[in-house]
Amino acid sequence: MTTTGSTTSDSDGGPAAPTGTSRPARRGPYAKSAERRVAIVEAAFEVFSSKGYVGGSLRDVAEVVGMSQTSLLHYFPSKSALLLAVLERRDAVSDRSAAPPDCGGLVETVLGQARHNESVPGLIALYAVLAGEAVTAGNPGSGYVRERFERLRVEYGDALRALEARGRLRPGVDPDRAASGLVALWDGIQVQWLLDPDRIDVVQQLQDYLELVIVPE
Amino acid sequence: MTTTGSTTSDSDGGPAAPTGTSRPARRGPYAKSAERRVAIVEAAFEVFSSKGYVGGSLRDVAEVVGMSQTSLLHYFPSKSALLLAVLERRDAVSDRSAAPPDCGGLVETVLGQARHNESVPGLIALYAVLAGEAVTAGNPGSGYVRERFERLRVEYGDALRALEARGRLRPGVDPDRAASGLVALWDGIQVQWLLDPDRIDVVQQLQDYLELVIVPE
DNA sequence: GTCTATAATCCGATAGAC
DNA sequence: GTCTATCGGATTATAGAC
Repeated sequence: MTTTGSTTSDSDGGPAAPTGTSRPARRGPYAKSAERRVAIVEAAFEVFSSKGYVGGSLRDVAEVVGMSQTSLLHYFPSKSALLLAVLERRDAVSDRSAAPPDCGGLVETVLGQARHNESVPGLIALYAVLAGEAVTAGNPGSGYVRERFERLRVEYGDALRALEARGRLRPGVDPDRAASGLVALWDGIQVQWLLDPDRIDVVQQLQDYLELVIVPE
Repeated sequence: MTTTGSTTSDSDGGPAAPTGTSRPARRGPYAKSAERRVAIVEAAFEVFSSKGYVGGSLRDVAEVVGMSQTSLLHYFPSKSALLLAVLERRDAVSDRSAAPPDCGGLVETVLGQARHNESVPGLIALYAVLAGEAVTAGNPGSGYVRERFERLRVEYGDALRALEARGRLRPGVDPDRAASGLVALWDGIQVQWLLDPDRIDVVQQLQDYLELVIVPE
């Protein structure tokens, strides 16, 4: 479902030689260009987090980054390409899957990530808005959201199956369904938390769920 | 957070005498007007369900209902007023709280509602999109979504406390937190279901959760 | 009540000067 | 690379004829 996406794949990690010659000439402007791209993506993250992809405009992003809207389109060919760049960058920087799930404990990984998320409400809002918009027709982020769900389901499913093999899963619990449930509860409770931060404790909710699914050692 | 909202409160149930005189004169045109309002609200439901509130336009709604956009604004003063009318009507027709929670069993009520929801994916999509948009700044549906969360939390919290009094709650489970968790899991799994209907079974997921929270009689 | 016409903005994207 | 200018279209909402 990803339409373009190729333009942003070389944004991270350096200039990435334009043609094929590894000549180090003119590295300065390219490095500056890469910095610009990062600044734009960060501004777009800020805008899309607070206004959504549909509700946020390229002019909003351009204003945040301090340039004209047309200059912005010099770095990204379209608005949807910018959205995909934001999503790719967020994956690269940090997601729930930051730590490998089967080496550290699942519980510690999940609760640690949830604790960290409290300090980045913008990131949580971005996922909440995009997940909602993803169910609308023709949304350029739908593929990303769907694949993210699949990835998390597999990841937590594997971790829960490993626990099951050690007899740590409560009898009758299906690891794959519990993985879907964990993702669903996590996403859902974050929406409630965003709308009522004082009454909702995301970490507590996840801990409650994991204690129901996983039996103490 | 609701700005207008007063214009739509008299839309359901009849003409509702314009000034204060209960004179039955000229009932015909008013009845037709009420029908028109209902048709508009239903068209708006269709549009907002598939494109979201931000992404859907008054022209889209007008096209579905078969009238001009300006005529539509003769019945509703603004786009946000139309959204609120859609939400109010959906509450009146059917919501999860359709059946009283403490008379019938909580499990049967929840699973029955979830089963019914499978036949109205548009309604599920509407809630999913609006919940996401509700976390954005200045969204006219934020108040509604927040209050809906509060209402459901209280409702399920009461039902779970009643079960707790009869010793039906698993030891260590907090009824209020479990209520928030139920709402969160329900909303979250519906989003996954909308994006991957073949791999997600909403009813099964809710049943799994309730079996973890509630012990068999 | 319904319409056409239109105001007043905003949108994404393009053209081209510098 | 960055800009101004602008295109072509969209939006919500208003004015006023009929």
